[in-house]
Amino acid sequence: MGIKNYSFTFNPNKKGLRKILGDLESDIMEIIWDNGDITVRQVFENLNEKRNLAYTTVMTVMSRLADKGLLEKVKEGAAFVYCAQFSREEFTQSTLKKVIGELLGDFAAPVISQFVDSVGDVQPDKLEELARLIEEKRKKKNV
Amino acid sequence: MGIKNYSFTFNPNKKGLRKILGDLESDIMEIIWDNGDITVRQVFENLNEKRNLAYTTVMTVMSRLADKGLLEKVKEGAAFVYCAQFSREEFTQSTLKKVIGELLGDFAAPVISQFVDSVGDVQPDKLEELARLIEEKRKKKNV
DNA sequence: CTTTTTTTACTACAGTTCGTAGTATTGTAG
DNA sequence: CTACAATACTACGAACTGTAGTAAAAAAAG
Repeated sequence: MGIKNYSFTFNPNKKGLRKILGDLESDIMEIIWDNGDITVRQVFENLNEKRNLAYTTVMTVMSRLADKGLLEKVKEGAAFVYCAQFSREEFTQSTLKKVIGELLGDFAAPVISQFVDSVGDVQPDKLEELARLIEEKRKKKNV
Repeated sequence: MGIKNYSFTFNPNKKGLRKILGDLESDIMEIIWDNGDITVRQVFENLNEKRNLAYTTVMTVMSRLADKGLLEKVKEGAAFVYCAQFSREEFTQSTLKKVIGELLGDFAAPVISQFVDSVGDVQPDKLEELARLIEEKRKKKNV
């Protein structure tokens, strides 16, 4: 259950979280991750420091995030309190795991060579760490 | 411009090419990559060995692929001949480059560790090759 | 050169996802 | 009980994709 079943689409043309969630969805998740459990009203007020959205817009998107399993609604007095089901890190990590696993499953050889290439070109200082991680993994796996 | 400007979305829940193109779009690109330059009629007949689509459906999708820059239309007598603008390998490789580059740009550290993890778990025999590629790259980059 | 067939161009519609929001109902508080 | 707040439900537009019809243009056939 939970994040395992969350089906998403990955948009390389957006930045960070927005690669995975919509723009408004991302803004809302960021607010929740920064502030913890929260009501629609609070998110609404936070968002409206910069933009101008209807209260119901925020509510709709938060409901959808709950439908997707990223938030949970807990009735508390008048309103619902929404709680993140995964930390930002859990969410990022499990998304990456899915993307990378799928990539390797379908395109193993080209992914591996492209990966080394990209690390070398984009983050050359990370090559050393990469080599270290591989050695570690090889010891663990005995290969 | 070509493939550099092709904006796509990546769906981890589909297999292979279908991660990047729609199902029918993928079928059509596969046919073109297997057979070379081709008319709508020929693709239509090829597809209809298994399914039952309208001629215009095939035409619409091929036109869209041309709009996206994956095919080029060349008038030849009565009909257009459609030519792939990129080989399957070029297309795969440049898509992977985009996805991996973006992933590294936005989530460098977790991507690197997840990558090693996934290779180790999904294709442990590839760890050695990975290590070799990294050494090569490090030499080239002197890091 | 006219009729028939092929091909194309254009338009359309449904399903999905997301941003956006209105209306009506329910629930809380005074 | 009444007024305000929160929710549920519905809706709609814009993309994207699968699907296809209709009309116009072009070619082939007679």
